[in-house]
Amino acid sequence: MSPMPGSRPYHHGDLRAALLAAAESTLREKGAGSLSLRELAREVGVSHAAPGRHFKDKQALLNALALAGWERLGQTLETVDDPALPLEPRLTALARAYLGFAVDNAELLELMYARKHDPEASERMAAAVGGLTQVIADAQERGEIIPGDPEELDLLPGVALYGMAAFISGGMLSPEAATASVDTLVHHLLHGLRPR
Amino acid sequence: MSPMPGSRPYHHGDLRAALLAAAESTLREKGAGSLSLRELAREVGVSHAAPGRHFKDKQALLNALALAGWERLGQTLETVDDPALPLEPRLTALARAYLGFAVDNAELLELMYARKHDPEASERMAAAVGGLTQVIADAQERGEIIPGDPEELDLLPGVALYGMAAFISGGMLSPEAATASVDTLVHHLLHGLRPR
DNA sequence: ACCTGAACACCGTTCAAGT
DNA sequence: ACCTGAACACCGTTCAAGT
Repeated sequence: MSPMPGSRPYHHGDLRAALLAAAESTLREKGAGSLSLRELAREVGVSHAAPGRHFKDKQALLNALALAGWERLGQTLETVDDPALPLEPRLTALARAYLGFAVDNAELLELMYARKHDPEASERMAAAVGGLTQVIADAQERGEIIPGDPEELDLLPGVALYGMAAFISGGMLSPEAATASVDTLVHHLLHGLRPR
Repeated sequence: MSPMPGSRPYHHGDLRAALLAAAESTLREKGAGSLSLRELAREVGVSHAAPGRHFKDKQALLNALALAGWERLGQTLETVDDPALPLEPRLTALARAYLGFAVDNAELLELMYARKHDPEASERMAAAVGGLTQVIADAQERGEIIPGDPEELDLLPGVALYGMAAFISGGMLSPEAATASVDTLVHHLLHGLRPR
């Protein structure tokens, strides 16, 4: 299906995928700010109007990128999660995986969170966050977590992990400092900052 | 040194301030995405090149906006902080004030965090965050917080508050839900999610 | 000193026309 | 079906010229 090397076929073949791949590498190298449809088209070797055939507009391409990101993150977390583990090691493993993703895909993660108004992306986001919800629910059932409204209990881990990922994306926290602090953070989350 | 208001009787008297004011209201009404220097100039009734006299480029205007935001937030937190209070009420009051700011200035706060690479804004940010550091340090001295590296102890409250503000800006958390949950969040922060 | 108007090099998006 | 090229309405930034 791929054309002869050096030839420039009129039809690209898989322009959509090529655009997404180019977009993700630009995102990683130069940040979301310097993502332009026209430049993407140039990189891929196609006219500036061609992307319009596959993405309604720039937003749609961004949404597709975010969607794929949520899918990848969700799968990663699912793979890592071990429901048989006690609460603290289970949550620590998930937190490590999440922050690992944040370190490796800082710009993408930022974009993923920014696409929260896209219904499809929101769904994947909810699914990823839902994993956390499940961990809390399981732990509560086992008496490893205080009783109370699950939504209220999910909030702290949710915002803490989100915040930490954002600190990484934003350069307020180095990847090294982040990975060095995850375990302690999870511990504080569960045990509190007050003396017991 | 910025010029005294009124000392320059031309058009708006102080184009710089007028541009910043227009920018902040556009930010509030239409979001950061639709902030254009040319439109700002139009709103203020000046040529599209005029803003260039007061801001080196668009980034500089954004930085100035963020800087003012950090200043306002810092002052608010300083006003609210009462070092005489025990840890939990003290931290709760600060958290409420911070989230109140996040609710009232969602787009601005997003921009404030995005400007973290501007040295001046970073300084104001550090100052605002430093308030939190002080609270933890004071509490540790009084034995209200477990011993340990202050940086490690600051991290959880820092990322949690940041994350919550981001949830508000991003619409993942309604202002009502946020204000209803602050106190509980702070409580969980201090007491942990595990049964004691 | 402060501002304008024109100019330049970009954008995203649309659409008739080509393949 | 897929892509091109031209066109349109925007940008940010610069700079000679005006007042």
